[in-house]
Amino acid sequence: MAMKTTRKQNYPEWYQNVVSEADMAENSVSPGCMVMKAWGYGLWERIQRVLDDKIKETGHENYYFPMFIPLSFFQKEADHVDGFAKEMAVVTHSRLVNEEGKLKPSSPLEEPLIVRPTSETIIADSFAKWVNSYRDLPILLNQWANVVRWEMRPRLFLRTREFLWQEGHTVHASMQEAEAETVKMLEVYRDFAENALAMPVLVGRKPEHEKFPGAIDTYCIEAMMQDGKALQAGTSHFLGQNFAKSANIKFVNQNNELEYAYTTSWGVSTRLIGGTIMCHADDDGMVVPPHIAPYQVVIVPIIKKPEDTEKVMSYIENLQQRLRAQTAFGEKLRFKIDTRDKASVDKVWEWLRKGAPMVCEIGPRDVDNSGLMVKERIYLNSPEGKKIMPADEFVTTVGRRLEDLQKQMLAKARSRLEANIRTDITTPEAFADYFAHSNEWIEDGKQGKVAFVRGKWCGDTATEEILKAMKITIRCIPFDQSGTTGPCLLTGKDATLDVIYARSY
RNA sequence: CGGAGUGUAGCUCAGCCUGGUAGAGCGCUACGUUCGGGACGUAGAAGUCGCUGGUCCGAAUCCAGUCACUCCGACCA
Repeated sequence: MAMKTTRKQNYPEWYQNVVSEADMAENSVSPGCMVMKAWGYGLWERIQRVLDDKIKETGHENYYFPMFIPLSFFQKEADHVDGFAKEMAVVTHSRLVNEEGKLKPSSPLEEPLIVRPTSETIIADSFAKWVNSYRDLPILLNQWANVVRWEMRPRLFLRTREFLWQEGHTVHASMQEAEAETVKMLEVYRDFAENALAMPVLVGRKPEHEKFPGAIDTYCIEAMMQDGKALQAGTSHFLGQNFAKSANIKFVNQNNELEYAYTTSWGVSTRLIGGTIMCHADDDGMVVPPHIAPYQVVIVPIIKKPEDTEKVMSYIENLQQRLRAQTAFGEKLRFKIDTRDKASVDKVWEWLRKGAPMVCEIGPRDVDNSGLMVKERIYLNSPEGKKIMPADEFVTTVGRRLEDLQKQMLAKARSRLEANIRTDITTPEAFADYFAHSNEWIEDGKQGKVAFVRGKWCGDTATEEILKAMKITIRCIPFDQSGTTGPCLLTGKDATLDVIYARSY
């Protein structure tokens, strides 16, 4: 066990340990913000690369909008959208003056600027300018950006004041087309979470009280963490004509009539990294899915005597040439040779704690045998996790092996998800009993811990209070509905909607 | 924004009650032995004890004020 705290002992503390031991990020001196370090930011770069390709494949183009949004833009929306979040960074001054050695804000702005918490309003304003005719539609854009929400209880990757994300914004001529777009992008997220992050998710619609304010419908992907809590990993909103009306996005349709357009928005953030950690990491540290690993293979030279240096390094150099030609997941293999002046055992364990999918050790013995030793992260504690093999075999199989390891990670996470959705709870009493316990680590292969319940919900607004008191949320209304009728798990009234109940991050 | 707690070496912390030369472990540096499942020995560098003021011959330690951070709640597009 490399972690000071195991998942079983204290799950939240274990999470913090993984982030710091894997050297992914640390708290910044700037409160509530984080410094993403090479290994953590490298994951984000991989997420960006893979997802950006998919966003472009589906016809979107990247734009960039300002980080500062005039207060009046939020005013427009606040007039008709209730429950608007108030935690925002507000820029009120434009310079600093030195008053007796103390710097003080000066020159108040005529209109305060809000540091974007999300960009619907400012993008809608541009849409209004750009859209005149049905021939201008649709506009399909995306932006990679930082956003700020003044969170009071930050946690690395899961909730920080500043975070990085991607926000797609589209505008369409018809409701059907906008709705289709919303669902299409949700599917892109589902596919990405499962295939790139090896994180299986449930897809569905948010209940009324969990919707994005201003949306007609909010759809989401929900993942299950190893403590049975849910993590909203991505959202996609059908905004109807709400934003079009407040920003005045109108166009002339094919019948020569003036009409409000239909908009959507959808996003995922650096929170996905927190999800990946809580989905895959173990008591030895991080476990990175090979598809998004900044380095899929790390080679650590084992040199005991200085006179072996040249022998080992030229062997590795030769291997490097051959690895450069290899591919995994349809991309060039990403590998690193760790030549730092440190004890090789320490280097090996450092990379295993970081979750590099494969770590190769190469010493004089391997040179003599034309071989190498490879350790696979997900099998760290089993005998088959350490293999001595011919270098030829390694080079020719590494790509396929990484793809295979990725599949195994997904399969493991999927079986945990499926085994921990209770569907046999049908009364409010049984439901209350189930959630009477707090969440804890779902040990691999075990069942019966607190996680998700799939059951009936009557939809009454009064149920919001019951959920709040129980600290439980409705994660989503899954797309696949049974259509049966039964007692609501909160009120006991007749209900037909199937929903997913869980505690959440 | 409520409730509690903590600020001492890069990190984790002891010392404070009962005032008297600034401590430990880890990390770091050098040398040697090591190196393939997480090393060891020897030597060394490193701190305005959060900040300001007060009491005192003397303050990390006592008193007052102040700032910051952490945890638990509330909040969370």
